[in-house]
Amino acid sequence: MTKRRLRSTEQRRLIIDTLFGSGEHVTLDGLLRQVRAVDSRVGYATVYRTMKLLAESGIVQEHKFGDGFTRYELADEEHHHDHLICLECGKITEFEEPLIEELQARVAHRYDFVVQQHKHELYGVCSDCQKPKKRR
Amino acid sequence: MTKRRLRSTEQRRLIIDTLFGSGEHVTLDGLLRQVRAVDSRVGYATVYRTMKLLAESGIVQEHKFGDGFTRYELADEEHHHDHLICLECGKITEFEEPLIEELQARVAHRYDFVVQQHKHELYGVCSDCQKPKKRR
DNA sequence: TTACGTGCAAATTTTTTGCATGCAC
DNA sequence: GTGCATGCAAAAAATTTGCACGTAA
Repeated sequence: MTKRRLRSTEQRRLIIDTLFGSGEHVTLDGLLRQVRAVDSRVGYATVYRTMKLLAESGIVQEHKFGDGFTRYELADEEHHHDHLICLECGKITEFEEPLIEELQARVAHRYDFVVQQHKHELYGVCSDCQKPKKRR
Repeated sequence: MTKRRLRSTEQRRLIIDTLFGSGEHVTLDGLLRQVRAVDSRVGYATVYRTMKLLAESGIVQEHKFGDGFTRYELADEEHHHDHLICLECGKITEFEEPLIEELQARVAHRYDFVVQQHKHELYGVCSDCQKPKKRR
């Protein structure tokens, strides 16, 4: 049960700052690219390990939307949101629906299940990609 | 636009039969193991490609529950269900909740989004894993 | 016979890890 | 000074693919 002490390092600060500034739902590669724009000597593994730590701490959320990349976004304790993922253009839209959360809680209770986190994702075609028949 | 014709082969029949008989949410490895119990000469790639085809045809659903393996289950047009995933023992429980589907449809409509499929997963601790403090 | 399907192994792709060195505390 | 953090490159792990041979139709 050794308590590991985490250190504040230049890289970690940079990574976190970048995460705040970056668009949401960044991939590791995307994040690394942005981080390297500031300090080109940061390694992939550092970003990888930092995100892992942050995910474990609950500061960021990991998402696997099925395109083969793990994506990260800052967790928001206040407003939990879920996602609409456009299969055409890849755009990710967030939505909040308290009633769904409520029903979800009831489902969990029905199964005597303690929910720690959840994922609710709708995959389909966003409004932008519906009108134009030609695209891509 | 060449239409590719699919063939019924011994391997495919075996794989599909096995899928029907197997517990739900099998991994490729698990499926392959079961298939090989019947015919040990079936290759990984065959199962892989067959599942891919079936997924594209909408006959099976692919799931990535985050344990690093893609899992498959037969799609059920009638009753769409979602999942409770126990982070302790890995057990996967299914649930149906029409009201959530209904609300979900409203959310999609609100964003003018055409849903093709969705994923609603609750991660946490199942009833079996709650009582006993000692486990694993 | 004519493609499509199969098996094997190699190639890709993404995620993880070992280790020598660097740096925070 | 001590031990966590970093970078690099190598290792793992899972998924895809190329190719020669097999086989359904």
